[in-house]
Amino acid sequence: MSAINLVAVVGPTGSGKSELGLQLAEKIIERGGRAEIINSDSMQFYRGMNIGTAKLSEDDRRGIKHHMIDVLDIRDESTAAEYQQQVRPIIEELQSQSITPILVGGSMLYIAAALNTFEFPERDAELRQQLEVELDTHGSHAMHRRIAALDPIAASRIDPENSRRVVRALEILLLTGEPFSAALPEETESWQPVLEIGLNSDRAHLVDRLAKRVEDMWSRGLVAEAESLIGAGIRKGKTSSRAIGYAQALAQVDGLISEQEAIAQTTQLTQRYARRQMSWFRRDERINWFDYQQPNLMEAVSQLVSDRAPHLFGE
RNA sequence: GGCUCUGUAGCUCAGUUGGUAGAGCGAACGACUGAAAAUCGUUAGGUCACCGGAUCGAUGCCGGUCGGAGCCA
Repeated sequence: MSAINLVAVVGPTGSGKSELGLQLAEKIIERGGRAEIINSDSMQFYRGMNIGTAKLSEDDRRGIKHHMIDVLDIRDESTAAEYQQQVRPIIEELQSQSITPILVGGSMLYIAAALNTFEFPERDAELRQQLEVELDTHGSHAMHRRIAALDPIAASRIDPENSRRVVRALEILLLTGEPFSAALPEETESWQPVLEIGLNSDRAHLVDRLAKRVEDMWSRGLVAEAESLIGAGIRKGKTSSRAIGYAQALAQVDGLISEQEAIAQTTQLTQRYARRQMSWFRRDERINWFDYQQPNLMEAVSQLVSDRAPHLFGE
């Protein structure tokens, strides 16, 4: 087995991934190595979205270089497939310079796209458009029957109600002429050996922490930030417009909901998001889990690195 | 003080012409391969405010108690 030269820090939102990533990078540097951070948070790609995405400011990065932050205009669409195309060259470039890349973020599919060996089947805007129309006129169940005729296995794995997945599966079937199910490997394979570090704690504690975090975002001016992004087109951004917190802040600006309601809704969505993140990450057996509350967290993580990838510490 | 309305799942509410109840949201869990901070699925929650009466049988009918809302005084 080849040596691990790639680290990823994952976990639900608000679990302290950014800070741990920094500490880990600092530790590697302290031991005479080099390390840089690569963002895997789909909303931190956007320039101008800072408070609501808990993006580290330049100062907060403590001199550690961060990649894939502020790389998109707020109107740009972001996709996991594009991310995969962009991140891998960065990872390989850093590795070629003996710099350890540390992926930090909680966007599940983006991390999977970077870390796992799968390729996204192609896509076609025109066909997609047609399928969206078909969805409106005939509904997802009829489309699901089309999938069943072409690829029974894929059909059995996709819920007929899940129109998002139905449309995409049909798009792939029509475009590639191959079963969608064939593209899905039985087991996830690592693209490269990777040391995955997961951060989480007991649910009740995280719930509490996230509620405070949302309050904090409001007191630090999320509403003003969101309002300032209107001119830049945040309402039109396919991806950015659905960022948790921003949609609610804008509704508050528009007078549709009160500040109290905006905060309550954002908190709820954040909690739900954290839950979905965990249900995704729990499946990844590579992840080494740590409780973010444990007092000697960095020591424990360092121990893991020493055990599994000692060369990163010059050991 | 009088009159009217009202009390059903954590929340907002349906409902049963009397045979012990549902939805949406929330919650827990799960799925997930080009919008993933998306999309979808499963499950668990109720002495139907409390006490009494009539009835084979009450959440539903009758009486009372307590709580809430409105109107009048």
